[in-house]
Amino acid sequence: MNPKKLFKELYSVYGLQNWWPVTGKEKTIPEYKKRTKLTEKQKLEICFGAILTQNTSWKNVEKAIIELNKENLINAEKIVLIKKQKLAELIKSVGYFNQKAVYLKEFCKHLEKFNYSLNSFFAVFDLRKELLSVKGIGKETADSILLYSVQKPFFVVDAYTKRIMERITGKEENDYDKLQGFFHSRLEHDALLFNEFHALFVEHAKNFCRKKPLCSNCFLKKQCFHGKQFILK
DNA sequence: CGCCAGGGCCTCA
DNA sequence: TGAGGCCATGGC
Repeated sequence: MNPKKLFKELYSVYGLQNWWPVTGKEKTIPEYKKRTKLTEKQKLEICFGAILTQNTSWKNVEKAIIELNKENLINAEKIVLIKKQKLAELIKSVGYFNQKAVYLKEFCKHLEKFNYSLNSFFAVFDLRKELLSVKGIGKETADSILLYSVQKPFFVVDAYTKRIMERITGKEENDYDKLQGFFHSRLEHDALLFNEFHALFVEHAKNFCRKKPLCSNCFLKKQCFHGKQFILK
């Protein structure tokens, strides 16, 4: 299995995914390699989104982010000060709102040490380790922040990635670090590549590689261990 | 009605 | 270190 080839096939079918951020998004971006610089506010919004989307559909997260933006709460200092109850109400649409209100506050409180400057926080030596020390940030959320907000090449492994890879290779691998290592060792460490790749996995999982997969119509079935059995002979 | 979504924490072996 | 319970809304 060649990951680069897989990327090209997915990209040729689904095209640019243009994930993140929600606010102030560019309307037309011709290629995945030409993405504009993010503002500090957009970077913070991405961090919030990474936390809010834990086990939650993105549609519900967008609603919450728009609500927060209306109140000018894409702002770490303000999140620290707002009442937990009030914050939970604003993000109600994401589900798990009591937990996630705490998680957002924990993250923003961590930024206090950096005078609420996301850019200085992002400059710490072992940022991944520090992100993981924040309550509410696990490996996937940390890597999402590192990839989409910090824009450093950390491959994000989610449930979709595991499922698609399990079906393609025919081997189950639940270890996050091993799965991430697979991509890190076989792809150039390019944040924009990892960015689009992860988004394309999500898109493919929604279109074909669902829990109940639609193998017979899937364009990857010839090279997929699980999909091969659905090729008509 | 059931199932699932761009997971993580806590507890208990 | 791994399995299981818990968190909870909204779309289909």
